[in-house]
Amino acid sequence: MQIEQTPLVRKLSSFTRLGSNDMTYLERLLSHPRTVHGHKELVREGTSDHDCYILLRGWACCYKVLRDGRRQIINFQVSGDFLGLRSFLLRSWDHSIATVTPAEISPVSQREMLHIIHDMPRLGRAVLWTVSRDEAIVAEHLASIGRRRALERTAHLLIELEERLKFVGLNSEKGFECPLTQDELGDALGLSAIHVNRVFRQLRERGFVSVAGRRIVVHDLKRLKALAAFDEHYLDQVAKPR
Amino acid sequence: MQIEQTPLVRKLSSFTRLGSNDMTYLERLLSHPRTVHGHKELVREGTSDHDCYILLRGWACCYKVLRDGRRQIINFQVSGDFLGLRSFLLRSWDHSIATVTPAEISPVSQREMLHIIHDMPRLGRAVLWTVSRDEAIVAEHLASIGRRRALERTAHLLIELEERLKFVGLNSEKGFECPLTQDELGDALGLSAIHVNRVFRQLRERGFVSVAGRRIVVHDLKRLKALAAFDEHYLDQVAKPR
DNA sequence: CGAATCGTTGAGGTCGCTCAATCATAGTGG
DNA sequence: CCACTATGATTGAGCGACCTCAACGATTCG
Repeated sequence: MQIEQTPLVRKLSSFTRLGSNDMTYLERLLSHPRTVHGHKELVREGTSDHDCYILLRGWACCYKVLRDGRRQIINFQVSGDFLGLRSFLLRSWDHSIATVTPAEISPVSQREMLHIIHDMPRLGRAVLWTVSRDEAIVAEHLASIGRRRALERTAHLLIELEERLKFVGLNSEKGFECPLTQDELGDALGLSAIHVNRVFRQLRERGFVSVAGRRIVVHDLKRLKALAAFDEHYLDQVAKPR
Repeated sequence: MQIEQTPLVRKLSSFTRLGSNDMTYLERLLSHPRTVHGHKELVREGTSDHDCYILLRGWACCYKVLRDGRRQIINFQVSGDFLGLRSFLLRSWDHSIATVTPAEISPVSQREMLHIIHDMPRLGRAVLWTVSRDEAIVAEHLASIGRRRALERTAHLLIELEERLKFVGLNSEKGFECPLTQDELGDALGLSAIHVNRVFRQLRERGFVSVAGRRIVVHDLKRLKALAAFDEHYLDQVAKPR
């Protein structure tokens, strides 16, 4: 794939026009990706190695596990997203990271990351922007879990994923490939998997979505957005770089 | 107050030893604080001016308001914390910010912030560290709201606030001054104010804390931490700079 | 003293949980 | 090819955590 067409560069370019030196740098950075299986833990909370990753292909998630085993997924990552960037300066990981599907990842050391931020103005700023954006997404999840009920909350997450995938060119007309199990959705939504199932039934019966294997088909995005009171501005994804 | 004794510098110095140029810079940056009333909105979600602030004294919070008026507080800020740093590169604010108590704040423009990050290695890195730390706190809140029940969740927040205040030298033995109403606590915890009240009653009746006006007295921090399964490592606050 | 704000308590309802069972699908080894 | 197993989806029954509504008490402040 041309570097310009990769999800990461599409995303970063929406924020700022990258220079050719940025492109060259990224091309090198992404040139030797590692392939990993699905459901492989990449980072364990509490450890203190300090690489982060760029996810080139596949899905991942970051999460916390409470002492009694309850799990909360903080966020999902898709192609073009960073893994672990949020806490790359902490002395030890505050969360774990795992793949959801088989994936390709490129490690980025803390040193490299600091180099990018300090010495590559455009790319560095774009990277910091993605940090801000990821944070905005987490904050929205917090609002969702704290203040929305299961139905709107679930709808909200589905729309978010659809929009994020669209942003990097990975959804098709009306819906997207979603590899998440109801268990994983539950852990992200603060619900039991069983209740996720019931919510999905409602969304199905009321004609909002249908599910065919891994594929989630959204029948009427506008109506679904109304149901979830979805306001996309937190994703900060607009067509053109400023 | 000597600049070395300000909460901000105490906090940053725990991460890295700041140079005298950093100190001078901060001294200038903090030299003309603005005084604002309590419950004053500083930033409204959706707007796009781009200053952030350093909170010198008082409490603040950042929050989101859903269309129907439900509110979710994302995090509280105390002396030495940044306001709005998390999303200073987004095109429009993804959340609102307001004071909780009367406060002193020093504005920091986006330009200044980028200058610090790009051109002042130690201070810049320390600032990025606080971003990571703030994010870790938000992630912990997410886990709390998603996966802990009201009692442990409330206890967890109280301990967090106590620890954060201790970190910047603002708590006294056994407890801290807490200006939050039960309404505000509810909005932070994803609970109704009424339920916060009932939870506090339980914490009182079971001998964990007592409340005297604005003051929250923690009787047995160790027992309270056990109740909340509190693991402080997410706060990344240790005594010495590395 | 009246108004406003905040805290407290009760009654009753509901959203989402747990437990348990069943079904569907895919992979695996004999 | 076919039991066998593992994983995930689905559904029902019953329960409990937390909510809403309503009322009242305490404190502060103009």
